[in-house]
Amino acid sequence: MTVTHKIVLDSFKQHPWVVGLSRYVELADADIDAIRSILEGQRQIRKRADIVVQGYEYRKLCFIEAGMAIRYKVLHNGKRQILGVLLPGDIIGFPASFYDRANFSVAALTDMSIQVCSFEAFMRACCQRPLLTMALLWLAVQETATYAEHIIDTGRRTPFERVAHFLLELHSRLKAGGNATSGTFELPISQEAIGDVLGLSAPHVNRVLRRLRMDGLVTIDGHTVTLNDLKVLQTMTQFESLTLAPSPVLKRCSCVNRR
Amino acid sequence: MTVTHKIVLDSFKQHPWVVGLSRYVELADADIDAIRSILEGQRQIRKRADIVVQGYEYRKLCFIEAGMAIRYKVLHNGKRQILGVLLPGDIIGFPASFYDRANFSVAALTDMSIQVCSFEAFMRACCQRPLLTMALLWLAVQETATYAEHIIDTGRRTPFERVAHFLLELHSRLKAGGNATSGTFELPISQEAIGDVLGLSAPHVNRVLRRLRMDGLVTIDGHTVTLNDLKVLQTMTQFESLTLAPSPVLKRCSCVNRR
DNA sequence: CGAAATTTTGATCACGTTCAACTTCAGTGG
DNA sequence: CCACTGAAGTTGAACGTGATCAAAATTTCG
Repeated sequence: MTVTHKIVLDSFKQHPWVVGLSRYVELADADIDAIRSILEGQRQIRKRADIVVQGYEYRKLCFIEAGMAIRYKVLHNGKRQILGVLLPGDIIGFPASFYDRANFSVAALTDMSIQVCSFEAFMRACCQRPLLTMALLWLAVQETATYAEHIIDTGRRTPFERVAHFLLELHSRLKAGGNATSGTFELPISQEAIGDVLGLSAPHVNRVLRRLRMDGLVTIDGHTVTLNDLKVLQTMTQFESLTLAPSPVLKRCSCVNRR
Repeated sequence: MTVTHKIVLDSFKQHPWVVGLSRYVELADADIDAIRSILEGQRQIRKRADIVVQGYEYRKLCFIEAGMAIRYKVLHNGKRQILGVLLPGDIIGFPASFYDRANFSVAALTDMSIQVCSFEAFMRACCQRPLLTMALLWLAVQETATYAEHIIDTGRRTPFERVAHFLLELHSRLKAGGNATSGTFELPISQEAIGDVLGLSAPHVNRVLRRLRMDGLVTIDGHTVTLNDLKVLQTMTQFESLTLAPSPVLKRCSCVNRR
């Protein structure tokens, strides 16, 4: 490995995706380098730009470095359901790339910076470095758990609980990626969009947010949100952080950790 | 490989889990045998029995051979959200085994017959046969897509659409596993439970079902459901089968298909 | 500064929940 | 075989939540 190569690799190790993953799978340098080598380079995406469009083929994986996006679907009655907010460290193109045509759309919420690689190249890399498959599996497991909580939000939680739980989840994920200090984070998303995440109307989101503010539970200044009492919010919504507590079995599994 | 061994292996190849998976990942005999060899044997589960309990450690994977179960969570206001119905070919213990403690509970809806193996043994098998990791990844991808549709159900579809979409999904999954003929299938689940899947009250599920019956769209006789006009139901609910159309890239990917 | 997007507020109303009663059905034991 | 029991299905009436629609206030951005 040349000196320049080593520098490039070390810099990629700082990538939010690699950092986030390292909590669950102990990737070797060779694994990380395998991904780095298939990256097609950094891209800038403009706020509001479409990245994936439902119904069309999409064969890429984008590793988010900075900025936020939403994954959503538009129904034929015009309503929109946002499935999730994508943050630094998350992947765009999952699960779209696994299917013939993308089942959902993705659009940028803010200006973004991403690293792109082709899905095919990634799959080839997975064959050579099986730990990468395991890494992707971990992402999928997290996604599943997050979606499950989202189902509970829209299915059985009150609007008040929904909004609170939503804020807690974002805060938790942002903090895990170093994009939030204790309790405070940037939320560049309109109230209408929050409604589309949680199955509520925009006016009602507005009323719920006001109540959260008046109860002193959250403070909102522009797009900056502060959660004033995490404890209370967490017990109120039965929030459990999904970014923590991997099964100890995985930690012990030597083939996963060392290779 | 001895003759008896071959017979045992061939019989395991008929297992709904192996059959279902083969649509996406071309497992070699060695892969299938790797799983078969770590199975601890068949178990019978009684209707209504708890299999996984939220908050407790769970370190097993159960491959469903026959019967149905539900994955759910009970909130502290007493409400229950059912996250999904588990059918023959599905796995119990996912994603619970990946976490320190199970985030959700699983209970048998009917008498069941399952094959059990320890999570640790499965992970070890994944290290030796990386295609198994890919297989599990595929399951996770499907799960994600199914959950996403579920979010759309509870978030933005009308109760009428929800129930119709729910019936279509179950029918589609059962049919893929050979447990339903065209349009007709067994649904051993109470209306209250359907409500807990879709975020509705039991009385309202009842009314919606009646309307579906009166419109001639479905016929219900005991626990046997017949969907009379799949086309209409599908366009009405924007239903897309998730068990189909894997990305062509995966089909081409030689390392995935042959090993 | 002007235009567009977003937030905020209020009034009205429909939908679906809630609660309660009653019916039907399946399973069990006498 | 029937009586008994508990679960599940069915129905109705009343209520409340949150959607809808519309308009005004405010912010953002070109």
